[in-house]
Amino acid sequence: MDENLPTITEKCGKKILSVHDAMDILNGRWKITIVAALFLNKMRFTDLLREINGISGKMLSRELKDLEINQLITRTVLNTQPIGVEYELTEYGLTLEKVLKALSEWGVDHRKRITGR
Amino acid sequence: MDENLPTITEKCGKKILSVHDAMDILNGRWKITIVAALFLNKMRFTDLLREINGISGKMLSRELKDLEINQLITRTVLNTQPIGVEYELTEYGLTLEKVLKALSEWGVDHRKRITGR
DNA sequence: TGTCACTGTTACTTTTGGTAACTGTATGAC
DNA sequence: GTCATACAGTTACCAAAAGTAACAGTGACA
Repeated sequence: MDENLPTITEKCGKKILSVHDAMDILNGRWKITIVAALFLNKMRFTDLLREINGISGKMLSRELKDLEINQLITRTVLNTQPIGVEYELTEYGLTLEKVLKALSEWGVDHRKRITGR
Repeated sequence: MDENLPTITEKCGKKILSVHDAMDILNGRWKITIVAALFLNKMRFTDLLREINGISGKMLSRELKDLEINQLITRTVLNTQPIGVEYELTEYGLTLEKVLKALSEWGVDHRKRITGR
C-alpha cells in the first residue's frame, strides 16, 4: 500500500523545490509587495514608502538592495535636487507578472471572503 | 508635474493591497511550500517532513496550525497505529492553484537562470 | 524490557523585522 | 544667514519569528 509513495518525491518533488526556490528570492514580508508596487510604475524611494502601507525606511532600503542584487529591479540616481533615486523592474522582474497577477486576484477574493463577501 | 501622482495610490493601490493581503495569509518561509506539497497529494506529518527539504518538526507543526486556522487545509486523525494524521487541502486551499502554478513555473525558470541555464 | 515509529512540544539560540532618532545635502522662506 | 523642508537613506536598540536539539506520550514489535 505504501510501495509507491517514494515516487511522489522523485516525480513531483521538483515542483515543491521550484516553489521553494521562488520563495527564497521573494523571502521576507515585503519583497512581493514592493515588486507589486513597481508593476504599477517605476517609483522613487519616497513614493514606495507612501504606496506600501506599513513599511519603514530601513526595511524598504534593505529589501530594495536584495531585489537589486537578484536583478529584479534597477536603481537609478536622478540628477534632481534634492537627489532622487528611481527604482524600476528589470525585464527579469517583469517575468514575475503571472505570479503577481495570480496573487493579486487571489488576494481580492480572499479579502471578500474574510470581510464577509 | 506631481499633481497626478496621488492617483496611483487611489486607482491602483488596491492591487498592492490585495497582494499584501494574500501574503499575510501565506506569510513565513514555509506555508507556500507546504501548500505546494499538499497539491501533489494529501499527506501525513512525516510525509511532509520528508517532502519539504529543511523544515523542522516544530515549524511544520506550527505552520500547519496556521493553515488550518485559515481554512486552507484540514487535519484528520487516522485510526492507525501509531496514530497518523492526514493533512489535505480544502476547496479553499485549492483556489491557490494559479498562484502555485505561477510560482512553480517561475521557480523552474529561475533555477535555470542561476544554475547557468 | 527495550527499541522503534509517529506526532508533536519545550527550552534555548540565532536571525529577522520594527521603531525612532539621526546623517547629509540642497532648496526656498524669512 | 538661519530655519524649516524634502529626499534617501543609516544607526542603535528592542521585539518577534525561525532554527536546533532534545524530549514526551502512545502503542507495536522483538
